[in-house]
Formats: sequence, structure tokens, C-alpha cells
Amino acid sequence: MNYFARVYEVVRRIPPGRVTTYGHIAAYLGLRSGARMVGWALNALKNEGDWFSLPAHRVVNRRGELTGRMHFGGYHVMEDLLRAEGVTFLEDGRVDLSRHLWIPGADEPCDAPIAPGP
DNA sequence: TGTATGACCAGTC
DNA sequence: CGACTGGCCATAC
Repeated sequence: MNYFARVYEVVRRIPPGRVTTYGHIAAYLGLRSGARMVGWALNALKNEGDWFSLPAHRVVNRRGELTGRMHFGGYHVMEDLLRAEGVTFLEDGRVDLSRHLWIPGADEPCDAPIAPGP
């Protein structure tokens, strides 16, 4: 079963300026705590060299931390990509999930407006 | 076939 | 409040 393809499909659906978490993707796929597999699937992306084809930089952990930034070829690449899309960061260096969190299945959540950024 | 691993999560000490 | 452990599922060796 192409579990990776499932993850890729969900990641592709993430709108610009929005981010989602591993847990939500796993939950959308029907897994309780398959979040590790989500990370593993994205890890396979860099192996395939197609990681740049998918907005993998929009996938963060439940706290909004860019845990996978080291896999983007630089520790600041992922952050720059998100900022370029208008994603705002907290002073802690985490993504403001309260404003940019996007949940799979809800293409246009009404209570998650895109913030214009500072 | 079986063990080890992973860009995680939630609960517990 | 900070740190640790177990679990979860699929892939790789």
C-alpha cells in the first residue's frame, strides 16, 4: 500500500500560506499516531529528490516547530520558504499555528484566516 | 523472517 | 515544570 503516496497527496493539498501538522495528516489518513510514518514518508522525498515538488516545508510538528528544516539543505531554507508565502513566525521561532494551521479535509476553514503578516 | 529506524504524539515520572 | 518512555505504522537491511 503506497502510504507515501497518501502523504504526498495530502501535502500537495496544503494551500500556500498555510501549514499543517504531522498529527493531522496521520489522523486524516486514519492513523491514530502514524505521525512517524508521515515524517518517514517526507524523509523518502529527499531521497527521491522530489521534495522540492511538494510543499513539504508547510508540514510542521504539533508545536509549529520546523523540525525538518535540516533536510532542506539548510537550516534557514524552510523558514524562508514559509515566510515568502506570508507565514508568520512567533518569537520562539515557531509557526503561528493559530493563524496558519490548515487541516486536511477542510479546504477552506472559516476560522483560520490568512494573516497579512507584519 | 525478524530487527531496527523514523522530519512524531500523548501520557507519565 | 522539564525530561523520559511507550506506542504507532510502514519501510529498509
